[in-house]
Amino acid sequence: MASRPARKSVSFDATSAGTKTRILDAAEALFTEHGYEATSLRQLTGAAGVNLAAVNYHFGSKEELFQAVLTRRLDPMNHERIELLEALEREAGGRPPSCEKVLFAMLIPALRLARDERRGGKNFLRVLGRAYADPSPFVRHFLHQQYAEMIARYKEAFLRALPHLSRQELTWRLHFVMGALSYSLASTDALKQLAQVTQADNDELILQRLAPFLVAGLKAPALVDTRKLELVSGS
Amino acid sequence: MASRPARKSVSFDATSAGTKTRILDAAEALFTEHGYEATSLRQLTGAAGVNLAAVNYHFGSKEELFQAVLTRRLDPMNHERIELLEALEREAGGRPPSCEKVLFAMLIPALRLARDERRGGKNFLRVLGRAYADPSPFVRHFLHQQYAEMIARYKEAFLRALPHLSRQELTWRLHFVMGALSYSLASTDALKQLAQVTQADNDELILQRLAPFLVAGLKAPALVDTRKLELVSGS
DNA sequence: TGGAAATTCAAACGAGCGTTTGAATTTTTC
DNA sequence: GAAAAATTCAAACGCTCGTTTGAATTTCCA
Repeated sequence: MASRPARKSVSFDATSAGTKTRILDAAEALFTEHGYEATSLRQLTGAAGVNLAAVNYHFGSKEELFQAVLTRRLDPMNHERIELLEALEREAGGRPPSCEKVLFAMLIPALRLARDERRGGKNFLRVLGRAYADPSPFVRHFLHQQYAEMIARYKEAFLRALPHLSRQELTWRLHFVMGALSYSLASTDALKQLAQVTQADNDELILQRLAPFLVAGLKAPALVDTRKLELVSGS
Repeated sequence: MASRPARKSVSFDATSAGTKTRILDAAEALFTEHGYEATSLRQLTGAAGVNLAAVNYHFGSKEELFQAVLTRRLDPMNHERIELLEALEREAGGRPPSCEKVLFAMLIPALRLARDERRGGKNFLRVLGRAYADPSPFVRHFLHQQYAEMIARYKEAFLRALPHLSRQELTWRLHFVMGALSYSLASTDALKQLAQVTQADNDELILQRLAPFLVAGLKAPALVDTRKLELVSGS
């Protein structure tokens, strides 16, 4: 029996890369369809056409496979987001780029990912959207790690573009932005059905509809009067 | 051995209600913390202080328990939403109520639920937020059933309040609204960490911050120019 | 081309799962 | 207060899970 290759020194030669990629692709599809917990390694390896033990050999465990599924797409996407933002800031000289432009820089890499079927397309975004709501500590820690830098950079950019918002207020609004985005992209067919969305709408159209909604929300004045809430609730 | 009581004719006498309620409370808490799939009936009945077989005796199966957990809170909340909307429309006579008022009527029952610890409080809203993203067919079908009427009524109300939006456009915006709402309320520490939100923020504050964001988004003009997207992405 | 390393494979392991069983117990009902 | 119904209980069933094993096979490289 051979020892498992050391964690980070695995060379991507043809065979192992073939097997690893087939596993990653099958995992992406099945995690989308059934969720992480509900997908067994037996279905997964069956769908990938590889031996059951291949997952543990190549990835170590099911958890590490899940992280690998996320990393493969998230890492390039968030790097692209940061690069776009930097390009925007270079272009603008010392002036802060507009809220719209910053938001678009954030959305476009997600859109590109959704468009590119060779990079996983819509499947992956649904896995990601689901992962946001996952309570497992390892998922939460992993996502935090993956997103921390990107979010921090964008928060600074938005703060400059929206000087009327406090840092705390903006933190919340970014929270809402990520919520609407992930929910839209992750939404299952059932929810689209619930919303009576026609199948003709693709992800590109979703983002084109999402953008004006989010821009308007980001630019909105800071706080609503509490008494308005009470007025209605008192009926 | 006794037969299981008929599904709908179960009388809520003191003992069975006590056991059923303890199971529901424990399920609500554990589904929040670990998710549906990752919560075993053995932890659940252990936490509730009841026998393992009690879940199957009182609810039939784990799936039916999950539905019961959701129904206990969702049913009153969505009825309250519909009643608030009807009160609003009666008040306004033939005139359509404003977008703000309709949105508040939708948010307030959720806020009340979050406030009322005796009705489950924040725990339940997190279960719900997670359920939105659940891929299981039975969860999706159940939620569709629970929400269909409420969503349909609000869609008509928003259509009248926002005449510049097509039905399809509004469908999407309601989708975004539900996304931002459920995501905010369901968010586990991961995203709160991500957004560096202080723990002092409670759910009431979330909704007060969410409302102006959503109102602005709902009122926004319809579609962004596609070329704007291309302009930035071409960098 | 031959030996070492990497990979694949069938099989099994132990554990935990949701559910069922039938007897013991409690509660209800007359 | 006894018969009946409802509920609780400990135990077990059958199954699937993620993981491990060690031999068989393939790939790599000197």
